[in-house]
Amino acid sequence: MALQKRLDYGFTGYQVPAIPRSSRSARGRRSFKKKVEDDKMCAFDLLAIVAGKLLQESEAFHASTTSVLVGGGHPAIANATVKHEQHDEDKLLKVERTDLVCCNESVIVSQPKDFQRAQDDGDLELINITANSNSSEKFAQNKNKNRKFFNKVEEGGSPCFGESYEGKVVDGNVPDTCSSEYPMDLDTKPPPLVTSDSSIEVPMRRDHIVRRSFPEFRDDVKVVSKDDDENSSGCTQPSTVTLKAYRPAAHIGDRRMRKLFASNYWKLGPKLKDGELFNSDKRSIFRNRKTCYTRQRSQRNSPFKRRKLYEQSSRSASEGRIGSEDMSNLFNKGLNGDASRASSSVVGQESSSHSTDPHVKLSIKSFRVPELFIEIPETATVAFLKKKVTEAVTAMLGGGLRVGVVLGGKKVGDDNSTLLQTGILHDDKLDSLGFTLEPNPSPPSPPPSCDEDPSFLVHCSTPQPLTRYLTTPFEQGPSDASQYPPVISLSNLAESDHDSVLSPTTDISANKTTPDSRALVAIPTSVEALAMIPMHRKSKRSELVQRRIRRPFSVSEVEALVQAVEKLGTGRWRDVKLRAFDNAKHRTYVDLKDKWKTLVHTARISPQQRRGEPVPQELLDRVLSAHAYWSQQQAKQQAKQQTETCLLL
DNA sequence: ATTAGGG
DNA sequence: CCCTAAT
Repeated sequence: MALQKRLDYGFTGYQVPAIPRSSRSARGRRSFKKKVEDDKMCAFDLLAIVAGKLLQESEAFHASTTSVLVGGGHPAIANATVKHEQHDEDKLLKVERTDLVCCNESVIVSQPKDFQRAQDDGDLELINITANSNSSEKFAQNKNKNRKFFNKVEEGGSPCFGESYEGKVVDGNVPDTCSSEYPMDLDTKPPPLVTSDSSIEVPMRRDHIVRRSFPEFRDDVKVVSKDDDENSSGCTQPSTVTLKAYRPAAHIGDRRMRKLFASNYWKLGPKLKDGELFNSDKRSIFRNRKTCYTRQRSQRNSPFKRRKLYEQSSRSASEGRIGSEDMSNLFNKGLNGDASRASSSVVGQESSSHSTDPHVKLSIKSFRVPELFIEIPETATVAFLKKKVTEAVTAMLGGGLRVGVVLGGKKVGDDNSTLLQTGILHDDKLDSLGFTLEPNPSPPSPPPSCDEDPSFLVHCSTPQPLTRYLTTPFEQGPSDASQYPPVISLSNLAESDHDSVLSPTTDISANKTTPDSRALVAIPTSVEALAMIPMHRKSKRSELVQRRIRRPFSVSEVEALVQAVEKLGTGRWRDVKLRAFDNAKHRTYVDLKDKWKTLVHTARISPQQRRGEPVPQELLDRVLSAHAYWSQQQAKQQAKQQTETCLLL
C-alpha cells in the first residue's frame, strides 16, 4: 500500500547482566538488529520479535520469562512476554501477547500504540527488555556488569533507534513464530528449572535519551550505580503479580474480564529503593514499572471489546490513587479492615525469590464488593445516602466474610498446605491465583440474605415512595456478575495478556460456583426496583467508558481508503480494512465505514465548512464518484434481487 | 463477526 | 467515535 512507510528499527547493544555461570562468559553481551518493515506494527509485535530474537540468540535465558517493555516518557506502551525454556537442544518458546498498557502517575495510555505513533509521541526513548525468572540467585555475580551498564545508560548510552541503523539494517532472521500467532509452542518438553535473571536496557533513539520524562529509570540507575549491596542491584525483577478478577471460564462467555493495573502500582518503583520491599525483591523495580493488563490469547479484538478494555483502563486509573503506604496499610488490615476507605481498594503486589527470600508479599488492591442495592427515599440527603452505603458495606464486609483462595479455577481447599505445595508460586499458576470473598459458614454475624433479612436493605424512614435503587459505586460488573462474589486473582505481571485487562480496582468477577455467595447481595424485591436497575447501570456505564482516543485520518489514509473503496465498493468494509488497513490496528472496519460516511459528507459541503486537515479536492471528487457508482451498483443489485424474488413467486 | 445507520 | 439492530 502506498501509505505504508517502511521503517527500520535497529536494536543493538543490549546487555544481559545476569547469566548463569555456565554460559555467562561467552555471552554476556549481545546485540542484534531487526528490521521491522511496518511502521504500523503494533508495539507488541516488535516486542515479540525482540523477545524472540533474544531467545534465539541467547541461551542465557533459561526457563525464564522475558518481558519487553517499550516505553519512555510514559511507562510502557507495550509489554510482550516470551516464555522460553531450554532443555538441551530443545527450546520452548511461548509468546504471550500483551498489548498495552501502562500508566504513570498521571497518564494512562489506554490503548495500544503502533510504533509510528509511539515514536511521534516520544515514547520510544527507551526500550527496556527484561528477563525474569524464578530465581535471582545468579544476579549478584554480575553486579559489576550491571553497574557498568547502567552507568553507561545514564551517561547517554548508545541509543540506536531510527529509520535505519547505521545506514543498514540487518535482518534479524526471526522465526515467524515470534511475531504471528500466540502463544507458540515450539516444543513442549518439560523445562528444566534453570533460571536466570537478566535485565537489559536498550536505549532507543539515536540522539538522546530524555531522562526528564523517565524519572523512575533514572532512579533505578542511581541505585544501581552507587549501591554495592548485591541485594539492591535493582536490575532484576520479582515475580510480581497483579490482582485481577477471576471468573470460571464457563461463566465468562463472550465477555472476558479485563483488568488493568492502577497507576499507583507503578509508583512503587522508586519507593522500593528504601523500603524493605526492595531488598527482598530484587526484581521489582522494572516490574513495577511494567503496569500492564492482560488479555486472553484467544480474545478477539472487536471494537466493542476493545472499548470495554479501555473502560477498564480508565477506571483503574481513577481509582488507583493510593500510595504504597496505603497499600501496605490495606494489606495489613486485611480484607475486613478499614471500611472507611469507601472504594475498597486493595493494591496487590507479590514478590518472590525462591532461592533467596522465602517470603511472599501479597497485597490486594481494589477489590470490589458485590453489587449492593440500597433503598432510600428521594428526599434523602446525600449524607444520608453516604451513611447508608457505608452501613451496607460495613455490614457486608464485617459480617463474617471469608476469604477463599482460588487457583487455576479451583478452590484451594487445603488450608494447611504451603504456597509452594499448592504451586501458587509457580509462574504458571500465579496467573490464576485468585481470592474470593465468601460468606463465612460460621460467621459471627452471618451476612444477611436479602430474602430472609430485608434489613440488609436500607429502608426509607419516611412514607415516601421508593424511587431509587442504587448500586454502589464500588461495583459495576456485568449484570450477571453482580450477584456473585467477587474474586480477585493474581496474575503475573509479565504474563499480562491483551484484552483481559484485569484491574485490581475494577471488575469483580462473577463466580457462579459459590451458591451461598448470593447472600452477599441484597436484591431488591419490588418489580419497580428491578426495572430501575438497568437504567442506572446504563447511565453509570457511560460514565465509566473511556472513549478511544481520537485519531483523525491522515490524507494518506484517506487516499488508501478511497482507493480501496473504488475497488471494492461501499458494502465490504471488512475487505476494505484487510486491503488497505490490515496493519492499522486502530482502524476497524467500522471506523472505515464511518470515515467514508464523513468523507462523502465532507465532499458535499463547501470547503469553508470543512474542518480538520484539508483533504485534497481530488480525493473528495473520487469519493463522490465512487460513492455514486457504488450506490448505483447497489441499486442495481437490489433491483435484480427484486425481480428474482418476483419470479420465484 | 460484519453490515448498516442513527446519534 | 459510539451504540445497536440485524444479519
